[in-house]
Amino acid sequence: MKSIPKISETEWDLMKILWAKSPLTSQEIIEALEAQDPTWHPKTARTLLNRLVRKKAVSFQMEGRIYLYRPLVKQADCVKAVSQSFLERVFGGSLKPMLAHYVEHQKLSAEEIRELKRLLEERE
Amino acid sequence: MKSIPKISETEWDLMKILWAKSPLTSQEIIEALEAQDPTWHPKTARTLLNRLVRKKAVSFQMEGRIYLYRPLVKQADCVKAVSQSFLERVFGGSLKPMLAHYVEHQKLSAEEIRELKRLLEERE
DNA sequence: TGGACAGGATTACGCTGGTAATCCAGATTT
DNA sequence: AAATCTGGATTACCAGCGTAATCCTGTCCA
Repeated sequence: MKSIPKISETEWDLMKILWAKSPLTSQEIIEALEAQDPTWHPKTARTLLNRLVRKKAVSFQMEGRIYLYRPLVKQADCVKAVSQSFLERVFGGSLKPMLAHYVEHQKLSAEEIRELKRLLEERE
Repeated sequence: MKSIPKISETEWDLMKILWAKSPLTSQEIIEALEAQDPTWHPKTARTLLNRLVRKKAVSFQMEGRIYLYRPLVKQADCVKAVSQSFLERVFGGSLKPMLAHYVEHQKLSAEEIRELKRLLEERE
């Protein structure tokens, strides 16, 4: 399993766009970013795209004079990596305190709690 | 609520020591770190301690010629901050996919699953 | 008493990240 | 054709991080 490159916080925003739909042109990516946060600067987005390409998280292919970008790493793999390190660092690696924390601090509806329980039941 | 300073990954190691027990001398902190990972270099630990002091995550008080360090920020607050941003960034802010991910990827014993369910029941 | 040592302060240094601006070449507009 | 625009490439810049080494000063041992 090729080790997944480290995606920074801001780069995640970009990756999420590409994971949701790809390939996309830089223009489309930029629009998507601006849609969710108008303060995104196009130049910044391009820089990040480049960096993601350099760290092999994203590939591109020329389509005429413009590029089409697509993710090279799978979202599931990235999620797995950061989830693991997060759980480790913040909750000493054990799920129970983590779940305890979230159910305590996220205000959850009874319905949501039931859903979560159902989720666990499936695993039982 | 004073905004909590941003604690870096490595700094978390230090903070966890102090959260577990404080006040501690730098010597004690260094020993604790080396205990859990012998590659910790004392100088590095001191640097990090200083940085934590500078960013007001840790305070110290002179005890004779040495310092006693103690956390200035509460673990609960730090945990809350990073948990929030993690959930947001990686799972779009919703608990269910997150829990789904973890129960899928952490191999959990039936007992653990029961515990987690119990946890949810308490909240119901 | 002079040198070694301990503990804290200061300095170092290369890498990543956030945030852009500038440069350049082909496409488009006037 | 000259000027402009567009999209990508290159360059910029500073803060923070990981990782220490060096410096300074007071203390303790030989």
